[in-house]
Amino acid sequence: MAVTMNDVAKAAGVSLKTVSNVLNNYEFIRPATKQRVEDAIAELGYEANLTARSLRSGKTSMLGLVLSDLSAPYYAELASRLMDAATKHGYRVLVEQSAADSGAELNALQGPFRQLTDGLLFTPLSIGADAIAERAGSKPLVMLGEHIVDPRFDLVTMKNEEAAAALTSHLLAGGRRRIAVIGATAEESTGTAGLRLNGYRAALKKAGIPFDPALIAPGEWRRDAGAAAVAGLLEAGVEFDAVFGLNDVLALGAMHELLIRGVRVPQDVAVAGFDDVDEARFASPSLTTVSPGMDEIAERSMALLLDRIAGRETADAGVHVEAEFQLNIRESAP
Amino acid sequence: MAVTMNDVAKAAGVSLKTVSNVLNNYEFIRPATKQRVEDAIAELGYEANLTARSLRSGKTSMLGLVLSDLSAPYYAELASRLMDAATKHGYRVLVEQSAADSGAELNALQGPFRQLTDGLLFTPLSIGADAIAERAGSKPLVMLGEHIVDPRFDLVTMKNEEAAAALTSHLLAGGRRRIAVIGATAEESTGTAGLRLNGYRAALKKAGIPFDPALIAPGEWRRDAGAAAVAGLLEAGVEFDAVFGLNDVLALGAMHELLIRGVRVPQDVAVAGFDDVDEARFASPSLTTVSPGMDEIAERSMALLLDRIAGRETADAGVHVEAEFQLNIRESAP
DNA sequence: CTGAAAGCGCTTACAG
DNA sequence: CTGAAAGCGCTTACAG
Repeated sequence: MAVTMNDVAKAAGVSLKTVSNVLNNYEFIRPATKQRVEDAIAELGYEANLTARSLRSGKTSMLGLVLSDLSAPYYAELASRLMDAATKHGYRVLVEQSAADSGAELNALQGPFRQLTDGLLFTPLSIGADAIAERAGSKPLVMLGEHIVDPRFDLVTMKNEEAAAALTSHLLAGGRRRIAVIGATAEESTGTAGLRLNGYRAALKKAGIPFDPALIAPGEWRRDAGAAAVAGLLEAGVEFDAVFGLNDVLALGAMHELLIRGVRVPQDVAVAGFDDVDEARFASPSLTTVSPGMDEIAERSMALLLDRIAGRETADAGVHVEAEFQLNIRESAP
Repeated sequence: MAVTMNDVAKAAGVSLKTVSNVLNNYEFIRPATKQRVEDAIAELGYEANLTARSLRSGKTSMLGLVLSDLSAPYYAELASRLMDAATKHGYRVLVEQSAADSGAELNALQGPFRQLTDGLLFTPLSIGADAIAERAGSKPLVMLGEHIVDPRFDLVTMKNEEAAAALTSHLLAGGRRRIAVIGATAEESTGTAGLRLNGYRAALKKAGIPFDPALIAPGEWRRDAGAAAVAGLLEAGVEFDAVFGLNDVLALGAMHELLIRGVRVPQDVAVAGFDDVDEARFASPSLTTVSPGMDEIAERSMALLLDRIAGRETADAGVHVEAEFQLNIRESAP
């Protein structure tokens, strides 16, 4: 059997409550008593039972993170930072992969996963604001990304439209006129893909260039889908002089397919992405992309969630934060 | 207040025990009783309190995964698969990033992290077998990787030496004679780096080519370090016609640096890696690498851990599993 | 400053 | 097949 608080109390010759006081840093405790308790703890090698503490206090010291797929570099990098941040504040993070499946997203919101955590960082991809509001419960919930922009929820996101517009303008300034977009359908205008596409359209409009739906190719946000989308455009005979992958892996997959087919990057076709994952910098050619402010996103979302949990943030309406972005011009689209 | 088992018992007109029996799929229960309890559960929207269950049963339904850094593609991909596998068996996985720090590794082994989990999948990088044995406690513990090969512990790993030898032989067969290795020191012979280096040396020996320590460049296993290591070799005037990055990101960083400096890959210098992360297939040129059998590793390690937890695996000595590898010959070293 | 007691919501022998 | 009771190891009013 493990050592319990009771054992410590006996060894130190005090009551249970006193041990608890010492453990919880209660102020008004006689130094000598405190010392005796600490000695007993050290001697017995006592470690608090977190489950018991959690049952009694209702706090778990765990935070939930819901995202579609941890093996996607953007999410992997984000999760890694969030975990480091959580550790600094005495929390652990429990990750749930939704695979962008609505059932999985709903489950993460109310099932055991929610119960096990004091608050949630949630990247919704399939379910809507009302479905979330219905099940949100009372525990703090901070949205990540831009599928749900709703005054009811806290939200930490990036400047998708502005950044996509800036990137598109950069491609236009480089003389590109037929910029293919990979990772969206021509009709999309909400969610991450939609917002980035809006930015693209806005930049075209500003430059007086008509929007051509033939240039927009859908695809899951993975490398193989990026490659397949470019292959599709090429085989359909669509002409283009640039490719904007709505995220980096899409752009990287597209670039690979172009190079394999003997299309020169950037001479024949410029390629740009979005995310600035580490891989972008080391691709050949290195990838021009948007750095969406991941550090700021990780930091702000964690701070906001912890503030909600601790009751330091009390705004009734959702707090909305937008991280600053930056354009990283590299070889693939100079 | 949340709905408790007591509420369900009252609503169904049965005792607590009966509700518990239904929840735990106890066999001998009258169908009518079972139905009544299930109706009450559905009507009240009852959800078991996992913390209470855990306090009483001593089981947490969580598994621990300790690795150095979740943002490294190999670990991100592995973690993603392990989580999916765990979910299938009703477990969640709690990840701890050790940053290869011995203090963090020791903490993961016995602190709160251990307490919160029913078993551990552990990639030790800094601490030794004795330190682990001392603190291992009684909960199941499966080692991942090859830092610790010890009869006391269960281990699931890959054929590092064989695979590295096969890859090196492939480079030699392609006419390469001065193969630089990145990610180890010339003296290493244990741990992942050491084993892969051993394989390299064995292949050289077999081909009658002397080992040249000048060709071995150390570096953290990251892209930037791979690039820096190659830059270092080049600037030191070391001649080489191939680079073996001891993992993919190292190789990819190295390849990027070569290309930037106008060295052609594979014409002037062939490049090969180890891991076969998704990125390898889509690099330009695509990366020749070892596929170490990640699917098998994820599957076998999860199965072994769950078998230990459930008591299905009872071997006193550690069970050792080695996944099969495969060579993926691509453009960077045809 | 410190003690004795209740209770968080389950599971599990122990009876019947 | 089902009930009444104890207890997992904490925290937290309530007294003093």
